[in-house]
Amino acid sequence: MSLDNNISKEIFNELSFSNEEIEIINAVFFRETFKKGTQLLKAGDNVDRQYYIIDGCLRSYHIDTQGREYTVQFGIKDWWMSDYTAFFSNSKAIMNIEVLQDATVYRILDEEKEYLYNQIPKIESFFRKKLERAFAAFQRRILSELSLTAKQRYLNFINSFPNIEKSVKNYHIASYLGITTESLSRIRKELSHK
Amino acid sequence: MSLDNNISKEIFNELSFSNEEIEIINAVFFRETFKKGTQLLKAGDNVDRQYYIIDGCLRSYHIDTQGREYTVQFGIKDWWMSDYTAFFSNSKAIMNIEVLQDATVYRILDEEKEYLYNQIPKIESFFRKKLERAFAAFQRRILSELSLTAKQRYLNFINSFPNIEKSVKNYHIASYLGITTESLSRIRKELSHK
DNA sequence: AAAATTTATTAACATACATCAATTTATTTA
DNA sequence: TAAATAAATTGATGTATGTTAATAAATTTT
Repeated sequence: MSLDNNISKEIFNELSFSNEEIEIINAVFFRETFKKGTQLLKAGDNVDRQYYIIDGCLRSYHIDTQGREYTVQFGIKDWWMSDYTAFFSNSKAIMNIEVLQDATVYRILDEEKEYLYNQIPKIESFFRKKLERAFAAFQRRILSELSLTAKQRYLNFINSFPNIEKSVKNYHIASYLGITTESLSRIRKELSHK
Repeated sequence: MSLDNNISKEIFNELSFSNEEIEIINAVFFRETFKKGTQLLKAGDNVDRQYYIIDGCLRSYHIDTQGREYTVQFGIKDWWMSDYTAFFSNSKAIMNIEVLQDATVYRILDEEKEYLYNQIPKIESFFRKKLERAFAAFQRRILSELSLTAKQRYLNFINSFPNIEKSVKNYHIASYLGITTESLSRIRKELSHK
């Protein structure tokens, strides 16, 4: 087969496609690489695309009126990244997305995603299931924000993202946990004593 | 037409179906009514069903090891209710679901939902879009837990659920906001002075 | 390698919210 | 309607985490 089916393999490893389907997939996904520090989305932008991460590390975060940052998500291999609050409602971004470690991603545009779902329904199923898992993860996160102390949330975090500490700064982690970098520092000190 | 298409109308109002499709829908959704106080799900149960709310009010909540309750979701008209953390992974419930106001729901079983999606792909699209909206709402909630004070979250809450205060107790709201009932009481007092 | 910059730590003090205990108000039951 | 129960409020005090400011450590740039 002469067609390039790398994309379909990288994103949909367990699914198999016809040549026509692979052509469609190749046409809607665009491979991009970004350097550490690149800003992929800024609050206020129109959100018309999503990124599927092949390699590297991204984060999405919100900046409040006082300039404080809140990390909503770290994006690593096989995760999707976008400002979902805006993406699903076609409004302006309230999130920022930045590259924490040099990244390779596949980008898909909003309008092409709906086209893709119509052309290849099993891809809609595939993403629906991914979304269900992400939804459940968010529900667990809400619960942990409601019920756990900062220390417990930090321990959960390093459990859930065992290798991420090399890619992200402590203040990124603090902003994900909803605490200050000083508080995280105290927690880390306390844990190192044990 | 002799077929009962109430269910399809109540749940999928904007979609239209063939007679065969309506038969399938009628076969997988089961209408139930529950009295206030009924426990629809207990932590530890197998989660094999979801509820679509036609009328009334439900809530899902988690109880931690110290017996404290955390409300993850209030369910009102046109919302789905389940323990999604368990539902999407076929594990035991960590949530409880209770009826706060006499409720009418449509129940669908896990296995029948996949069957339904296969038989009627546009229903999969329909639910996928609902899930996307719910996902975005959860993302906003995570953000508000990270960045807002209890008072601000309370104001957001009464804004988002303008009529819910009649259906739920203050301690339900407190457990949704992640604060104690005493703190909520103080916040309410402060707001009433203005 | 030195200098410059960014990130992490530490300390003193402030504050939002929790905890515990008592009391008042509202709702349900008899 | 009275009694019983559940829910909400209030006050005194405690604690986790925030704030501000200084310093130390790590990383990047020259």
